[in-house]
Amino acid sequence: MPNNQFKRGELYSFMTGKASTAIARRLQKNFKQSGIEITVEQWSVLYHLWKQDGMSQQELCNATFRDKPSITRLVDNLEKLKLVKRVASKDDRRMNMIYLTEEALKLETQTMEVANITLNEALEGVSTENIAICKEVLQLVYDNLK
Amino acid sequence: MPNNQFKRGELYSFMTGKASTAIARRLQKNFKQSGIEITVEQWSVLYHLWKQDGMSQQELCNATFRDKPSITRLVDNLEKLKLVKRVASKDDRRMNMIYLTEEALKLETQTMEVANITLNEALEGVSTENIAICKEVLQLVYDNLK
DNA sequence: GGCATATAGTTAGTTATGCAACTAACCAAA
DNA sequence: TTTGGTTAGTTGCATAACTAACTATATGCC
Repeated sequence: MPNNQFKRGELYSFMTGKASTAIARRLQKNFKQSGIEITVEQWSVLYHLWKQDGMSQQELCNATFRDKPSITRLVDNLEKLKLVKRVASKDDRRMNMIYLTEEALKLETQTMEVANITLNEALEGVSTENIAICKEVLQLVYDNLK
Repeated sequence: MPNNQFKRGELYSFMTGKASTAIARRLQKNFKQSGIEITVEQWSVLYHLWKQDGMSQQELCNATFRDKPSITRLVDNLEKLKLVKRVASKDDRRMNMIYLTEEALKLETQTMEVANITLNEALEGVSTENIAICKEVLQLVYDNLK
């Protein structure tokens, strides 16, 4: 059990996720400054749809690590913003396939640029090796708990 | 600029903070299973008060990386639960000093035990060196953006 | 003392999250 | 085909977050 001797402070910094909160806040701020009027949560949904358009809500739940009500409401808001459309599946009428609108397609390049800038701000001064190790640890933590 | 060549997937896993979300959810679940009826956010405030009782709300903002309205409402809810008390400072009447109640003092040992168990679940299979590197990276990210 | 400014905290409005309960559609076994 | 269980999505309720605007107190400069 090599992990039993963790001290409180270490524990706490892991628990709270200050780093990811800080990244999300900065991304939101950078979106705003670029005149992009979406939330980072909405962006995280669009992100997966840019990779693969026409996902079901359940697939978006898995992809974004959110529960079903969260996705329902995010899709609600994205629909209000005319960025996505719900289309009932022909094969299985329980399912909504979520499709990007023209306007959402246009957002991809611009938002990804802002996201990359934000990430570079965040990772300034961090070595490539350590970033890789950090990613690996976070992935393991996620796998341990999901 | 060693960080410019990041690929989307890497970027995204950093952005979303799935690992910290997963830890927070697991901690909440473990609290519930132990019969502890507080939220992880409330716990994070109590955590700092256990270290130093009688902090002001502004100090709690800095410590927990939350804004003032968030702390106002967390303290509201903690007061409703009779876990803390607001006491107006004599030196500066703008300030509320937040004090733990007897009941909150009793919660420390039990919740810290649950938190330690949760952390061990999360970090199972991760080497001590890599945990240290990961912490270091997250701290740097936080410092870059805060 | 009096006025401008800064700081501590609150309130209001919108968005997001988690949980539980619900509806609708699908599916498989009797 | 009917019944019972499962899956996809929605709704209601409570908590929490960010922004902006607000009140009240303190401070510093004239």
